[in-house]
Amino acid sequence: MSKPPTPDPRRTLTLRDVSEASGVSEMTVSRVLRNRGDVSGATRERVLEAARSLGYVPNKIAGALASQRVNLVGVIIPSLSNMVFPEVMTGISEVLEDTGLQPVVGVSNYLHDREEQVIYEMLSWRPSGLILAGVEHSEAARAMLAQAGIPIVEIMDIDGTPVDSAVGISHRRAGRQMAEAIIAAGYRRIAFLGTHMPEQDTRAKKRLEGFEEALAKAGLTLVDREYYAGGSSLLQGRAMTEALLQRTPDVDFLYYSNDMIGAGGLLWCLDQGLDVPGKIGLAGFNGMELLDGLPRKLATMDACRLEIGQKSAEIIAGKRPGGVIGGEVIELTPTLDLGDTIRR
Amino acid sequence: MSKPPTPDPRRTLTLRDVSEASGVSEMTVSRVLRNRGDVSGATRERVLEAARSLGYVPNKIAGALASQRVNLVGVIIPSLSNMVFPEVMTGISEVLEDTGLQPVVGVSNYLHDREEQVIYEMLSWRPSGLILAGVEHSEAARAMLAQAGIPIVEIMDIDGTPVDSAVGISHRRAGRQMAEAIIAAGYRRIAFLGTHMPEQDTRAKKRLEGFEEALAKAGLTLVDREYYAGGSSLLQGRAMTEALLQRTPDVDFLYYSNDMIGAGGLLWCLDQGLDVPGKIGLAGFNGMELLDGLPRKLATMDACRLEIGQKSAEIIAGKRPGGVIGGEVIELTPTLDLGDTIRR
DNA sequence: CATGGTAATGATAGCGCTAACAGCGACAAG
DNA sequence: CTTGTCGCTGTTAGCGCTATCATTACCATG
Repeated sequence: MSKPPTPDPRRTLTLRDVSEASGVSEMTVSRVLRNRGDVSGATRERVLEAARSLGYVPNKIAGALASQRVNLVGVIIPSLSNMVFPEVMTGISEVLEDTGLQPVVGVSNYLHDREEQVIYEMLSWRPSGLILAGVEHSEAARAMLAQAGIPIVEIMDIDGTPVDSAVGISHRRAGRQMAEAIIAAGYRRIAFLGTHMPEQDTRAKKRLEGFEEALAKAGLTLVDREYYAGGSSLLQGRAMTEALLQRTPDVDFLYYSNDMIGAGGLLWCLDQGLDVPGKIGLAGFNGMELLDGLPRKLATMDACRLEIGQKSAEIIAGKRPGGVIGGEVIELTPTLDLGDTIRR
Repeated sequence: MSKPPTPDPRRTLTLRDVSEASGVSEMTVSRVLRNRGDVSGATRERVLEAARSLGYVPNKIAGALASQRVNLVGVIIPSLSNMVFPEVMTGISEVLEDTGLQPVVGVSNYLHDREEQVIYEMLSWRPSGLILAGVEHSEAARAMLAQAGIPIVEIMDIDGTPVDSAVGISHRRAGRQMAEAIIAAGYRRIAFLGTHMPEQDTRAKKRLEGFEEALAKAGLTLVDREYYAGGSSLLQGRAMTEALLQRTPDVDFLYYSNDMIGAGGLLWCLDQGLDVPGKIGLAGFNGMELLDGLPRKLATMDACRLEIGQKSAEIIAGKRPGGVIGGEVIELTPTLDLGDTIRR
């Protein structure tokens, strides 16, 4: 059996194939394909033509191994369905767009163990940087991150000690600020409604802490709380609100851990014909534009999501003014929006 | 200057470091770390201990190059903020979970050029499979996909010729079905409101085509249309609806290209005190649970998003019953939900 | 014409890992 | 005692690229 003339059309192509097809060395092909080094116009054309007609796609695995450079940036977030992270991703992509870097997303599902795995997995691809949500991580995760020798940016939250850099807001302060606004508006019998995962969604927990802190300072405490597990939805918000108001009819303010359940609560209150914001006020968190068309605008605080994405990507891409190298902590200031659900 | 005894603590570790630390060959370390081949319990322990204490993270780049195996599955979607794709991703992750495969997301922003780039980028990492939205791609993209030699699954839409496998619904039929339901309910003066990107969001376009087809069969045509560009939001839906009803006050049905703008329209209609669904009916598309808590439930059709994710991942993972190898087309059947906005 | 610079190309040696096979001791079967 | 088998470990040879350092041809300069 003789070797076939066409050496197996289904084998994936390598530089060598292109080099043979264009009559130059592999090195020259490599240079052309990466736009690096001097290559004459004629040769460049010939190589490009050969590559195109063969349908050659470079093997970045080999390239990365040889050059010790990987154009990937790992991004680890707790959830995709959250509606918070898409906007962060937008900010990241925007900035990375023209740097040659590519974001790669991993999802931790709010589980620290899972996060640790994802970090390990990501680091094993030797990315150029890592962006991850939150400053709380398992011991082992922190160790890996510290050892990795690449820029690490922890985002969303700055209440804690980052491994390297951090970009976010102080959720504790955000909670405090909201409480102050509510108290200033004259509400006194205040209740909280939110996720029942204090271990996992640390940021919601911190907001609540800040919130209660400010209440305490005014001599107040929460008159009731309602927790839930699972995803946030309008329906969930309605149900919780109904349950809480049934149990404690005389509350005059409902503080929600996020806008989605807050909006559900708002719709329920309006259905019931309650006087919002006169008799009862409501507030959420996140500034979700998506909900802007509701009959009444829910009071909220935006979390600077787009900006967080942008700044974190800038740090990874080494675009920060002043050429700072690492260990930067950027605190952003969320804006409070009283909407139509806190009286003025 | 003599070589320092500690060979530079900041250099990233390799198998060799672990092998030296544990007194066995690199090969044995490799075997332990991958749980492959026979290694005695004692040796295994020693190696794991050494790897852990050094904080060694394997280099998958080198591993992948050597083994010609990459445990990544590329997933290319048009947008993250769409709320459609997170659910697809959930289905994919679910199935891939225990296969050792990892999804990697790329975003094309509804642009064919961009998609082509992303495909190229993805293929250059030699993933084990590729899942991408839609069956319409640039010529070059189709060529690359066909050449890649890996399973390709085109999802969401099956109205077209897939490169390899496909999982989705027929949007044309979905549009038709909705039109039939609307006509059956007695509505006659029907208008369409949707995205103004017929070239990009082909699926919305196909639904509209099917919709108009069914109208035509009943001797009807759309009495008006309203297009918009940019993201979908409640506010957008409100504005469009107002504009359309101002221009054509006597329509009796509003067909929206997605639930988000449909919900906005619904809210506007309710604000205006219009008789829904008596005098005017509404319908959207997508079955977004997220909106379930609105005062009235919008008529819609779900797009089987979770199932699409699952099935596509099963194809990539080779989990399809019967051991089918490729070229499978799975058509799912969306369910019509009349909600509270089509009279019965 | 020697000299040196520059532009274009090629040869060589890995990058860090794994496939494939080879080696070796121990022990069972013939 | 030979032969085979099994369990464990090591050796060798790349995977497909790129960094680095030649090498060549060509031109300008004194």
